[in-house]
Amino acid sequence: MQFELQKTADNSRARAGVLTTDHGTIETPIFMPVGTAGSVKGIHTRDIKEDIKAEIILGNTYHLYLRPGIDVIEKAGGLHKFNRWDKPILTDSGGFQVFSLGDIRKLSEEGARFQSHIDGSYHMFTPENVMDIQRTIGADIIMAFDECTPGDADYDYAKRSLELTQRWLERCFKQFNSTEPKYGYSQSLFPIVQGNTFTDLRKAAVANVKNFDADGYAIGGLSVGETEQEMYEMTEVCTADLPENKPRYLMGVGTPVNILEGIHRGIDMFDCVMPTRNGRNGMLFTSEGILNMRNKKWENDHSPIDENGTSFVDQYSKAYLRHLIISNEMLGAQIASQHNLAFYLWLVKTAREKIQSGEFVSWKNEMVLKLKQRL
RNA sequence: GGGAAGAUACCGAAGCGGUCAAACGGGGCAGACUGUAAAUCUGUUGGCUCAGCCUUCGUAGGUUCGAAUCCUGCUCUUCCCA
Repeated sequence: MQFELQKTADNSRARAGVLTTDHGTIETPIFMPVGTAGSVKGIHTRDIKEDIKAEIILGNTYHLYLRPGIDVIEKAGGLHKFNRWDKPILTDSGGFQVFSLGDIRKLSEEGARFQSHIDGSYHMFTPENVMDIQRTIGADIIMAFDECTPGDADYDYAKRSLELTQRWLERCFKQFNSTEPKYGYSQSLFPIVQGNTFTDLRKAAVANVKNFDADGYAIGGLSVGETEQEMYEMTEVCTADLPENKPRYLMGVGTPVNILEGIHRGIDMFDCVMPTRNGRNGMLFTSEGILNMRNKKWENDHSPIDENGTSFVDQYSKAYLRHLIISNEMLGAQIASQHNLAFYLWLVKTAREKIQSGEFVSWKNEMVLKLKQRL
């Protein structure tokens, strides 16, 4: 994997670059639709590629391991063949599930013992087997196995957790470096910077991950309950010290505003369930602001859901989409998800253009005001 | 024509003398959702000059300190027998 930094904005850390993988190139900054269980919920890969114009999608180790099971993915020839997506894939390691599963998991030095949310059966994730599983899933970018602490964790817990994540990281790289890709294309392992909302821990975490010559670096443990201000501050702390010539991935973020502010602070890659989950639940993100499609005011509004939208679904009327969502029709969730993803991809693509043309900061400031509006 | 059961808020449906402006479900309205245990969850749903008051359980009367709950007439609905 190679990363070429093409342009850095004036008065901003925003960057435009190109990430090259064996499954094609990714122009950064980029948003990556989340396809947890091997599917971006409700959207065909054809539309993800041709309509939404996504360049990379996510999968999740935890979910795919539990169902359908890694043996099934291996027999399919890897996730790309299984779900018919021939562009890059990134898999999350399951670290976030270890965090969000709460009381049905137990951490130890060895790893995380947890119960399946599907059938209650017991399983163990270790840095080693998580690397092996991600080798088998066959993602182009695989993530280190980490512990994600909640936003309100105290300093002592955050510090102890970070130290565990760092010991796990060494084991991740050791296992990763002693194994080979299974399907003939290369894979890259991204370490994850933890440290919660504590500047010194974040700085130490960045220094630690730089010991490994990784193809890219992720920032985790944000957007998990801390304030937006804290999230931005920690992002800045991290990007200040991360290598310039490698992509930075801010995990799980965020709202359209969060993404622009993240780009402004030097982030190149984002993923978030928000466009799909909130879309399914009736919320639309547009360049003019946020719409709750369930609201009565759209009942007889026959204008397109997004005049400026880039997706073909944007030509459906607000009244029709409201009807579908109120009626709990599958198509409503699909249209809303597809619109939101296309909007997110438009947003990062436009940010990239503005970085290259030198207009990023003023454009960003203008957009942020509009994006926050409730229509 | 005879008999039986029933009429409760937007709809369905509990309640069968006081703790009932009335359970519960649906529908309506609004909110939440950030490396997806989420096509999910939460709030609200008679009116008002809102820690109180007013109107409401088919309708008109009655019994009672007190009635959605008991009694009588009427209206309507469903079922059974002719």
